[in-house]
Amino acid sequence: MHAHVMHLSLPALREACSQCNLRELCLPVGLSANELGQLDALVNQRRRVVRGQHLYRGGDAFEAIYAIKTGFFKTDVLLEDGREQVTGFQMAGEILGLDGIGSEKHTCNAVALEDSEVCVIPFADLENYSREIGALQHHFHKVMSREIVRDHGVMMLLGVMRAEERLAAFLLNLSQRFTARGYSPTEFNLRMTRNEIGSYLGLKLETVSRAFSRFQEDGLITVHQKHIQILDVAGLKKLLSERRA
Amino acid sequence: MHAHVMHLSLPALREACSQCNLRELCLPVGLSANELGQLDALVNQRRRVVRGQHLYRGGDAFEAIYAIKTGFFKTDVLLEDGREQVTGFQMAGEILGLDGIGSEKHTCNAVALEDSEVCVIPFADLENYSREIGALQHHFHKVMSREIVRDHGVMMLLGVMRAEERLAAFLLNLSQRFTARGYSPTEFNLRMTRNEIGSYLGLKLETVSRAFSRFQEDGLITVHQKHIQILDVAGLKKLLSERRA
DNA sequence: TGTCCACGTTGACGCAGATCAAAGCCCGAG
DNA sequence: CTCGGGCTTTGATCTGCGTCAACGTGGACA
Repeated sequence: MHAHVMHLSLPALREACSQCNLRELCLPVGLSANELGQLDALVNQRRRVVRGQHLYRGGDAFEAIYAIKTGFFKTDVLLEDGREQVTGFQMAGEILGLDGIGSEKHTCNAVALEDSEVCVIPFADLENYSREIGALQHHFHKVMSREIVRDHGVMMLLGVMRAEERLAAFLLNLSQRFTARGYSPTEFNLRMTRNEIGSYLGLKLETVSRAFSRFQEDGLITVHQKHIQILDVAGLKKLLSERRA
Repeated sequence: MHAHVMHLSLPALREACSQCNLRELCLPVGLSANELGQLDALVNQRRRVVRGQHLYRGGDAFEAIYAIKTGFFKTDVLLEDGREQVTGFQMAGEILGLDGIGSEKHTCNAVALEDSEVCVIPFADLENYSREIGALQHHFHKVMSREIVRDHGVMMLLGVMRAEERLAAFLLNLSQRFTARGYSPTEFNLRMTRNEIGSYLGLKLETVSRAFSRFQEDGLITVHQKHIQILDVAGLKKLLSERRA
């Protein structure tokens, strides 16, 4: 069917950045039409990753960052004793691999949670292009900075929130990101297991499951397996702002 | 005594990057002598921040990043209800303010924990210089990437470690950073309160205090107020690798 | 179409760390 | 030198979430 790595050199490639419907979410935000055309040359390779497969592993040599074209990923870090911390879930238009720049090795694992396709962005090339295209350079810096800010949000989750607050924040965050991609804000399928949600939120899977049940009892959401419908966005938000104890 | 903002335009500034004893830890790592000289022009402003004062606050317009010349800072994020998450402690040679690039506003607070001095690096200038100096561009990317990796480490702390593991990891991390700056790996003064340590580690101050006492009973460290002496580095490391339960 | 198995739910119970409370200590201001 | 307030320590008790256990469920595959 598909080769796992495709080299695309056709001049008018249908899915290059300039034609990509994710270009307003992804790396090329704010570039002129002319600059976008230059990006098409930078991002000229794709890679398919089937569900369960690694895009990269901790320790792999760092050579490129990846823009998700379709699909869904998790990133995680493992402790020697096997404990896992999921550091994030990534969806279309988001960038993977920034962790590898500092040490020239990837420092976490990236695993596809559904069959996915990514655009390969060789990092040396990106640095070269961004020396010429100021808007690209600046936007890349924004992407990295936002990753740092996102991480601070996760620290907040893990450091000070109670279990139900964490799950509410998680659902609202997913909802908002699906919305930005043109999907329903209130109805979606989770791509990850309860265990993975728990690892991300610093909770055990049983606690995640109980919190889902509680939200359902309280009429905030409906849950059927991985299908979630949010019935009361305001109610979820209130959970976050209401401090008890 | 000192103006809070000093403009330095003297040609042979004693403390510019090329003469700075932190240049191997800070932004200029890996630059040639020639390139270093160019940096002196970029980093031409200092700012003193007295203990307890903010370097910036969440919401402030983002204009510059800061390299710590002397002193010690914490960064934190506040929830509406007043809960605080300390996102990091920064010491000489480390960079503050990267959180602001993405939104053009700072997204956390940076507070001096002792009288400090920072080098002001106007961000637009940094981007301009790094278009000319590839090594600067690349090193700046590494700095940002390492911040992301550091944040993943904190998530690991908060997500999967028990209280004593967290404190051991914290002490070992401080020890290693002091070492890199030429200070003793085993003896140092904490600049932050038990409450601030707790906020960073996702623990209450009483738990931090008890863990210190426990380590002392076990002969791993001595504690006198803020003065810490590490007696058994290997013992602390063992706490981290030993999984129980 | 039945079987299997990873995933999910729910209940009972235990414990790490939070909370509440009371003292002690150190340092800076007067 | 004394006083006061912020920080720290320690003890007693409480509780949210983890742990352990049993059962339910739906999708993949033969």
